Amino acid sequence: MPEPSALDPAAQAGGPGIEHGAGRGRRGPYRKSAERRRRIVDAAVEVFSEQGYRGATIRTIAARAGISPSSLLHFYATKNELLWATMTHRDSVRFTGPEHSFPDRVVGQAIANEDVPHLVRLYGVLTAEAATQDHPARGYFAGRFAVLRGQYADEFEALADAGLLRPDVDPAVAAVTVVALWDGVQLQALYDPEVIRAADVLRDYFRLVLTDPGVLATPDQLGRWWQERRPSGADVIADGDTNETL
Amino acid sequence: MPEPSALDPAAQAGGPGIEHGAGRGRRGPYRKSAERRRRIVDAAVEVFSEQGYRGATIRTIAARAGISPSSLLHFYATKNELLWATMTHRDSVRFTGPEHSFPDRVVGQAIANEDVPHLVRLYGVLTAEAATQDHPARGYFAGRFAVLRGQYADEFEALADAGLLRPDVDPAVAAVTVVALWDGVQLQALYDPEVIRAADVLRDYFRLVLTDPGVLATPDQLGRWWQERRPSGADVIADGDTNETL
DNA sequence: GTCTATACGAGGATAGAC
DNA sequence: GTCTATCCTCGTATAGAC
Repeated sequence: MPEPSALDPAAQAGGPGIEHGAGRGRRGPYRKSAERRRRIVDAAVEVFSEQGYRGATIRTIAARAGISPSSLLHFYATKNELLWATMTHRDSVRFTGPEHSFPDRVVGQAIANEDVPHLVRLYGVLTAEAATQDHPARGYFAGRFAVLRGQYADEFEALADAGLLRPDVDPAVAAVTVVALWDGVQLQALYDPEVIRAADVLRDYFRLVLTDPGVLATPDQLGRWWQERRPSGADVIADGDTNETL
Repeated sequence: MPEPSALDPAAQAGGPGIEHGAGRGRRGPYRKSAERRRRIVDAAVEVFSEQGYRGATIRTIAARAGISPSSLLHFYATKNELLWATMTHRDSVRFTGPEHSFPDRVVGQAIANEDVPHLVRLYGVLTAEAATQDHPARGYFAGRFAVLRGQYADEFEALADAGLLRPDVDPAVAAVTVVALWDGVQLQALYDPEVIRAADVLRDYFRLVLTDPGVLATPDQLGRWWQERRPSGADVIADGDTNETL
C-alpha cells in the first residue's frame, strides 16, 4: 500500500454538498456535528482496517463511536458513503520535499507511514479486499495502481537519464517492482507486524538498482529529517460526499 | 501468492473421515457423489476467487454448480468446510526438479502457475482477504507466510555459501522480498491481468542479487521445460474434512 | 440532532418430503 | 441423494418520537 496520502485527485473535488467547516473553530450548530463525524470516521478507520469493508458492520462502527446505528446513518447515509469518507479522511502524512531524490522520498514515505499504522492497515486491507468483483472501492484502487505505476516509471526514467540507474534495469519493470514490493511487504506485515520493515526492504531494492548506492540516505537520516518536519496534529475530516468513482 | 501448491502439511493429513475414493475409478455408490463434489469445488473455486470468502454465498456457488443450496450442504455441511475443501483441492501444479536451481524453480513455478489462473486468483484473493480479523483462513495463511519465508531464507543462505549471492545481500531480507514481490505482483494482476508478468518481475530481481546472472535460465527455457513435464489432467479432489487450523 | 422501534432483505443452516 | 419450504440471525435502512 504505497503512500496512503496519494489519493485520487477527483476525490478532493468534493461534491456540491454542505460545507461543514470541521476544525475551523466554528461555534455554530455544526461544531458538535463535526465532532460526531470525526468520532465516526475514527471508529470506521479502526473497524474497516480490522475487518475489511465486507466484514465490518454499521452496528460495530456505531458502537465503537459510542452512538446508535441510526445516528451514524444520520451523518453518513449509507455504508458506502462512510467508506468513502473514511478513505478521503486525511490525517495521512506526506513525506515530500525537493531536497530528496525519488528513492529517498519512497523510503521516507515508508518511514513516515510508521506514524499512522492504522491508515497503513486500512489501505492494505482495502487494497486487497477491493480486488474482488463488485467491491465498491475496486475502481478506485485500480486507478490508483495505474497512476502509481506511471509516476514511478517516470521517476525511474529520469534516474536512467541522469545515469543513476543501472543500465540493465527496465524502468517499467522497476516501477511495477517497487509498487509490488511495497504492497507485498505490508501484506506480510498484516499477518506478522513485528517481523517486517517496509522501509528496509524498499531501500534494499533501490540499493540494487542504482549505479551508486552511496547516494541513498540511510533510514536513520530520513527518520531524523521526518521527526523535525512532521506536521502537527492538525487533522481534517473531509466531507462524506460520495463520488462516481466509488 | 507464491506456489499455490505448497499447502500446509497438516492439511494433507485428512481427518478420520470417510474415504470417498474420488478419481479411483470406483463404480460404487460413491462415484456419483465424487463427481458432485468435484462440480461443487470447481464452482467454489470460481466464486471464492471472484468474490472472496465473505462476498461469496452458498446460493451463488450452488447455482453455479447446477444444484440447490441444500444439496450443496449435503456434501459440505458449512461454508467453512467448503472453503477448506476448496483450498486443499489440488489440481495445482508443482514446478520442481533437482536439476533446477532455487531461482529457476521460483521463476518456473510462476510460469507453471500461468496454467492455473483460477487457482492463482483464488489464493491471491484469499491471502489478502484473510488478513482481516476473524477470517477462517487467517491462521492458515499466517503459517504459510512464515514457512515460506523460512524456506526461502534457507535457500538464499545456500546460495550465499556457494558464492552465488552478492555478498551485500542479506538472505533474510531477500526471502521477505521474493515473497512480497510475488504476492504484490499478483495483487496488481488481479486489477490489471494483462499488464503484469510475475515470472519476469521475479527473474529480474534474481538477476540483481546473483553474482552471475548468467546462471539463470530464461523464462522461455523454463516454459519449454514445463511444457514437456507438465502433468496430465489428472485432477484429484481432497476430502472436505475440516481441520483445526481453519 | 439523537434516539427507539421496526421494516425489509439476504445469508447460513435445518427439517422433512420424495 | 436431492429437493422445497422454512427458521433464524444479522445487516442496512427508514419512520417517527423526543
